[in-house]
Amino acid sequence: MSRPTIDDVAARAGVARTTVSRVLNNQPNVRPEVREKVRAAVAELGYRVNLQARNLAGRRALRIVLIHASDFDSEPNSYFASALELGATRAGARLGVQLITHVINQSDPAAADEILERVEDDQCDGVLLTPPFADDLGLLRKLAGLGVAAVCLAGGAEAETVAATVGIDDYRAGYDIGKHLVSLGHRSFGFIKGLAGHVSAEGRYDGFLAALGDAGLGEADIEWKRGNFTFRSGHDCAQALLGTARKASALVCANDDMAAGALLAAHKAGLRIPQDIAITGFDDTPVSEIVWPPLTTIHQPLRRMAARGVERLVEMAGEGQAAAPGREVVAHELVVRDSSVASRSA
Amino acid sequence: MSRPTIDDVAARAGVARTTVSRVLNNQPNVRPEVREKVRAAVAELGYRVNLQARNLAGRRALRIVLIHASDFDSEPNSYFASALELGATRAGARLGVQLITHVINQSDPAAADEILERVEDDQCDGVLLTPPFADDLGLLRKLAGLGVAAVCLAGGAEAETVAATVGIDDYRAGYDIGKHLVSLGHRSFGFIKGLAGHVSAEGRYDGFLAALGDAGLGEADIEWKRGNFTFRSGHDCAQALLGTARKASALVCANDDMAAGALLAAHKAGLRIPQDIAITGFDDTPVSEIVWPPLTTIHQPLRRMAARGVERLVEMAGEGQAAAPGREVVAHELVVRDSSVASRSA
DNA sequence: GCATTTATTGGAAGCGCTTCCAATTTGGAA
DNA sequence: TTCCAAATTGGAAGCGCTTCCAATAAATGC
Repeated sequence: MSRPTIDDVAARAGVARTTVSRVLNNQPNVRPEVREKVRAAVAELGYRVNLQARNLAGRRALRIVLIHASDFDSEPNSYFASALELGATRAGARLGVQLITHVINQSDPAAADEILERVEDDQCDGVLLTPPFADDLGLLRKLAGLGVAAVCLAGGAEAETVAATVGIDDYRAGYDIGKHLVSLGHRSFGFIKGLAGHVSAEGRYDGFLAALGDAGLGEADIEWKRGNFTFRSGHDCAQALLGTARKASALVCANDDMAAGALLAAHKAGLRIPQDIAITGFDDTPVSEIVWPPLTTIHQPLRRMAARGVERLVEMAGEGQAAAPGREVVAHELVVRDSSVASRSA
Repeated sequence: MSRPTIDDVAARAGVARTTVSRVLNNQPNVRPEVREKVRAAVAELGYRVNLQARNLAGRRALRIVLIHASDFDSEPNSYFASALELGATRAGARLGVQLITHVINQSDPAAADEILERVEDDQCDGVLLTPPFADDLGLLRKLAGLGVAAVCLAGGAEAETVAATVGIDDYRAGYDIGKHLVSLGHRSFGFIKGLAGHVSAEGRYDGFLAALGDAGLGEADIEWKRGNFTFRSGHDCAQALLGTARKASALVCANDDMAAGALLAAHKAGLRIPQDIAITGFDDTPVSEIVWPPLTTIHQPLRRMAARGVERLVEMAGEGQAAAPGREVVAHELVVRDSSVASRSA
C-alpha cells in the first residue's frame, strides 16, 4: 500500500539492508550479480529512497550552488534568473537538496575566481552555471580540476565538451525564427545580436542564417548590430537599423528585452507593427506578453531546464566524480504572436 | 557546538523528552509551570525542531497550497507570481514543508468553489492566497469554517479581520508616491487604477489622496481611469488621459505593467518623460527597469512576503486551529528612477 | 477515609536510512 | 594443502523526533 522501504527491497532481493544501501549509494564491495539483483528489486518495487531519512541518518544534505550573473552595463534579466531559480528550488525541495544562490558581477575580471572561492566556501557538491559563466571554458576546467561537478544552463555548444549542459537547441531555434519570417514573405532583415561572450545567442544567429540559406538568401540580406541584452540597447540598435536607409521588413532580436526596446523605436518612428515591420524576440519571458503588440518569440522552458540541472547534479553526486560531460537538449517552441502576424484583434 | 536536540532541552528543563515534545506541539496535559520551564529552556538553547526528524517520526509533512489567479481578460503578472512562488518555495524547503501551486481562473464565477475543492483534495494544512482571492471575504470565511488556516498575501486591509495577512502598507506606499510627486512640484495628476476587486490597489489611491491633501490639493486635481493591470489597458487609459484636454503633469499607475503601457502612449504622443509628463508604477517588477526611461515605483518585497506567509502557516499548524487573524506589515520602498526625475544619463 | 477516575509524567519503540564493526567467504601466496 | 589478506556480507546502533502505553500523582465520589 504505502511506499516501499529499503527493508522491502532487501527482503525481495534476499540480502541485508546494508547491502541495498551500498548499491543505492554506488559503494564498492558488492558483487556485480548481487548488485544487479538489488537493482532489479528496486525497479520491481518502484522503490525510491526517503530523503528525510537519509539526511537524518548522518549524511549531510547535498548542497548545490546556483550562480547568477549581474552587471551594471548589462543588468540581468531578472525574470530569466527568477525562473531558473524557481525551477532549481522546486527540484531541490523534491530531491532534498539544499540550494544556495549567489549573484556575481560578470564584468568583474575576477568573477571566475570569486565563483571558485564561493564554491569552496560553501563546500558544495555541485554548481549550476548560467550565461555567460556557463560559457567560460577556463572556469569550467578549473571547477573540474577541483573535483566539483558543474552543469551549465542555457550555455553554448562549446561548453559541452568540458561539462554537462542543459539547454535548448539554439541553432534550431534560430532556424525556426528564420523559417517563420521567410514563410511570411520577408526577404530583408535586421538582426540585433547580444553580447559577444554569450555563445548560445551566437548559435541562434547561425541557425537563422541557415533558414535564409534554404530560401536562397544569405548574409547580404541581413544588417546587424550588437546590443547587450537590455531594453535600452535594443531601442538604440533598432533606431539605427530603422534609419533612413531601411530595407529590412523584419527585425530579429536575440532576447525579449531588446525586442521590447525595438518595439518602442518602431513606434517612435511611426511604423505599424507588423505591417510595416515585423519584430521577434527570444526567451518568452513575461515581457513578450505585456508589450504591445505581444512578441513572437521562442519559448525556452527555463524552470524545467534548471530542474534538470539539479537532477543531473544529484545523479553525478551519487556516481562519485564521474561528471560525464554531454549536452541535454530540451524542447523549445516558436510562439507566434501579433508582432509578426497581425491577428483579428490587432 | 552543533544544533541542540530535543534531549538537550529535556535535560536542561529537567523533564523527559516526551514532555518537551508535548510542549512543542501544544498538546494538553502539561502543567503551566512545567510548560513554562520547557519554553525557557528552548529559548535559552535557541532550540528549533529538526523537521526532517519530525516528519520521519510519523507526522506527515505539512502541506501548503499556493493559489495564483489567472484570467484571459487580465493575465497574471507572471513575475509577481514567480516571485511569490519562489519565496514560498524557498521557505518551504527550509521548513520541510511541501508546497503545491494551483492556478485558478479568477473570472470564473465558481473560482472560490474550485479553490475550496482543491484545498480539500490536497488535504492541506494551510492556504496562501494572492489577489484578488486574498480579498474575497466570503472565501476566507468558508476556509475558516473548514478549519483550514489561510494567509493572504498582498491583500487589502479588510481581509485582516477574517484571516492572517502579510503585505506592505498600501496606504502609506500611495502616500509616498504622492509626496514624492508633490515635492517635485506637480499639482495636477492622472491616476490609472486597477480592477475594482483589488482592495490593496484601492488603498494606494487613498494614500495618494492623503499626500495631496497635505499640500492643499484634492480629488479635483486628479483625473482617473480604471484599467485591469495589463500593459494594454495602461496604454489605453493613458491615451485617454493624455488627450487634448490634458492638464496633468504626472501619471500615477497602480502597477508597473500599466505604467509601461502609459509610457508607450506618452512616447507616441511625442511627450518627453519626465520633462513633459512624469510616470510612476507600482511593484518594482523587472518591467520597471527594462522600459525606457526606467520607472519610479514602489518596491514590494514579494519573496519575503511569501516566505513570511509560509512561516506563519507553519506556526499556525503548530498551534492547532488558533488561526489568529491579524496583519503583518513588511516594509516597502520608494524607488526613484528616471521616469519621474531626469538623471544625468537621461 | 478509601476506591476510582483523571490529569500529568516518563519509558521505550520505531520512522527509513547510513555506517561502524564483526563475521564470513574468497583468492592466492607460501 | 595451509594460512592470511582482501573482498564481501550482515548485525546493530543511532540520527531527532513522535506516540503508544505504563506509571505515578492529584482529584473526585462515596
